[in-house]
Amino acid sequence: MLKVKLPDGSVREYSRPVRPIDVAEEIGPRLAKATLAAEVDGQVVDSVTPLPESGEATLKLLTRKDPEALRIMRHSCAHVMARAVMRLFDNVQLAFGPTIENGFYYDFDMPHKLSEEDFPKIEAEMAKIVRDDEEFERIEVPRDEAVKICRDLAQTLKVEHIASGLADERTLSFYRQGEFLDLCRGRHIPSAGAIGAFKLLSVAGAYWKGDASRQQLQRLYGTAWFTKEELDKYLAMIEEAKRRDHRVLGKQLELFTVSPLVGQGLVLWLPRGAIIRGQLEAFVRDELIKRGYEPVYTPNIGRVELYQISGHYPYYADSQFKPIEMEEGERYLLKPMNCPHHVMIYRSKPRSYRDLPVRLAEFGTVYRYEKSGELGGMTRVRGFTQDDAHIFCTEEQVGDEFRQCIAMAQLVLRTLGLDDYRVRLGFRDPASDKYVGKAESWAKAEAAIERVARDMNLPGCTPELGEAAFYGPKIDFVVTDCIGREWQLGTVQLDYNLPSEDRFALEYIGPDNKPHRPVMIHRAPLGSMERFIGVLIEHFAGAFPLWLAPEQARVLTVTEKAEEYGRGVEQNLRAEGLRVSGDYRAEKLGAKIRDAQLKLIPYMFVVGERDAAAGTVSVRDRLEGDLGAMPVAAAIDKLKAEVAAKTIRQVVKTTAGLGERGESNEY
RNA sequence: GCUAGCGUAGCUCAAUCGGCAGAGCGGCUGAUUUGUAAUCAGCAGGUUGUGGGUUCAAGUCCCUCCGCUAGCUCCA
Repeated sequence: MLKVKLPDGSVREYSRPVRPIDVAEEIGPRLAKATLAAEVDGQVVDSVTPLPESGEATLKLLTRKDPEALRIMRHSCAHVMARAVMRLFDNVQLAFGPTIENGFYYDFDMPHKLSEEDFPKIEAEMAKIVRDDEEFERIEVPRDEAVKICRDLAQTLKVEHIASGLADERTLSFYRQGEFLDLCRGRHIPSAGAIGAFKLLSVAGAYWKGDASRQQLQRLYGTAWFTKEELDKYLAMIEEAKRRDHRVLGKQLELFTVSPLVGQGLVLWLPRGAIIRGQLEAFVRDELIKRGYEPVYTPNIGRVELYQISGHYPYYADSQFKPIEMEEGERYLLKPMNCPHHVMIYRSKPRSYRDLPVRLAEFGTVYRYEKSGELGGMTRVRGFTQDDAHIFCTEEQVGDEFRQCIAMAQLVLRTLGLDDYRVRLGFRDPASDKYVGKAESWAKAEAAIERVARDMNLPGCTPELGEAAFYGPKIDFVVTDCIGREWQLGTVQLDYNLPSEDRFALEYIGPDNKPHRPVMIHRAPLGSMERFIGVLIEHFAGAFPLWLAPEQARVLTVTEKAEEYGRGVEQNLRAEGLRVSGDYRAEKLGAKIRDAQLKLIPYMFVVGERDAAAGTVSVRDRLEGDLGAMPVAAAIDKLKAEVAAKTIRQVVKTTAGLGERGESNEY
């Protein structure tokens, strides 16, 4: 006897073997038709997976209204795509085909080089498969037999995966759809007909099992939705997101440029972009002073020996610009990090426990030779400036200092309306040898970080192994760009290693008149100015809040008769510290307004003969439109108040969500 | 670095099968004097990313290099 509890609270009893689809059928044929999968006691299963024979089970039938059903359908669509590819091309080896945030992909190893030209015929074949509406049939077999099946199908990647990735599984499952049989954990929709609308998006290379030393596969990306309308809406959203890409807006709004002649990944800040950066730097600098940091300046190069001590060289040699070779074997490195220089400032004199914490801050420009394929826009570059600082403190001060660093990073993000971030705890991967320092130091540091994260209630941060810096664990603030990629912005890192005996052997004299070892904290609330502002451009879709806007206001004259008055107003505003320009062209007002609106200028000061006579300006708000005439002084006060408050009036929250935050690989 | 795609005026893009390199915006000049999202006219602007090849003829086809884009790998 089985008791089945449904979400509405009703209970059904069965004395015969029963599947979710049978329960649905009993409730109504329409529901049965709509049922794509089921959730039994919180576990997602196929609609035809038998329920337990006795006891109690809570059952939820999943239809296209449930997000989980959408993910399952997309995975089924990945199978349909793989089936189509195998029909169209010879010698196709299947690898992995999981769902991702808004779609799916499948990796293939095959002789034919896929390109976008192949998409229409693959899509046509997929449409045929969907139209045929064949069932997905689950088959479970012992692992020996699974190996045999994959061998018989000449699917060598699957054979390898059973031996390595699935070494612990006793039975393995396959899904069959017509002639297509694929090793797969599932789940799947009952039949292909439920796939409403799909589209192939791109093809790219991907290494088998993420290992760059192994063969490169061809990865086909697609998206699928239950209806054509949803698909179209999604595609429109991607288009919209591309329009606010910081590379597009950076060009349009003249914020930055990159010249191949200067070098790949080396950002040239144009005057308008430089204003934004300058304002942000001033904001951060003020905060640092309030928090007891001391500004320092250090050079852009340092001797290789310095980085040998720190461990950066030769460990990161292949992502550094090659050393500059001087006579007599002297070699200099463009600095890849600021910490060794700051360490040398700490070491420039004996330190007492009374001096600690020592907090050394610098907008330090560093250079890293990122591989060419990784560069892009402002988010991944070869030269960038960190809002860097290093804190040298006692063991006892670590907790407080670390907390304050996180609080400052949070303040900065909050001030900019960037509340859509996730916090990542980067711990070391014990299996890797890329870290320096003793296991005890690491354990101590990781425990300290975890404690702070818990105390501060940081949202959703579970430790991620392998995400640590080579010298210590860290907390990163991670945001998503307009096309769904994640970027690390702010970071706070705890370091027991650079101060250690093996590295820089830092000391301070304690109250006991004996030398002690300080602890180091590396921190940068913005991270890199380049990346941060790249993300910020997309966050505001180019429409910066007044305090950051390169051009805060523009004086627009109605006719040339008001030019003299207009120029006076412009001077007035400039004298009050506002960033202002004037449009005195012999254009109609409407045209001047349009130009200013398109340049995303927050305020327009319209002046005509009426204003000249009354000593007013007619203020036009970029968002609200015409606010009417007001005395010039009142307008200035209004803007100054908004600047002082750092008011955020408009941000963009959506991303196109092409990101990887989906399921783990279905096999 | 790897796989795929792309590179035409300052910007966005067009150019049929290999057959005289074009448009809009922007810029400059002139006319117009206009009160809340585009006034009209004229002019200038190009070694089609680079170097080579095929051809009577190359923006278009082939090769090299440079750069950009997506993804993979990496990211102190």
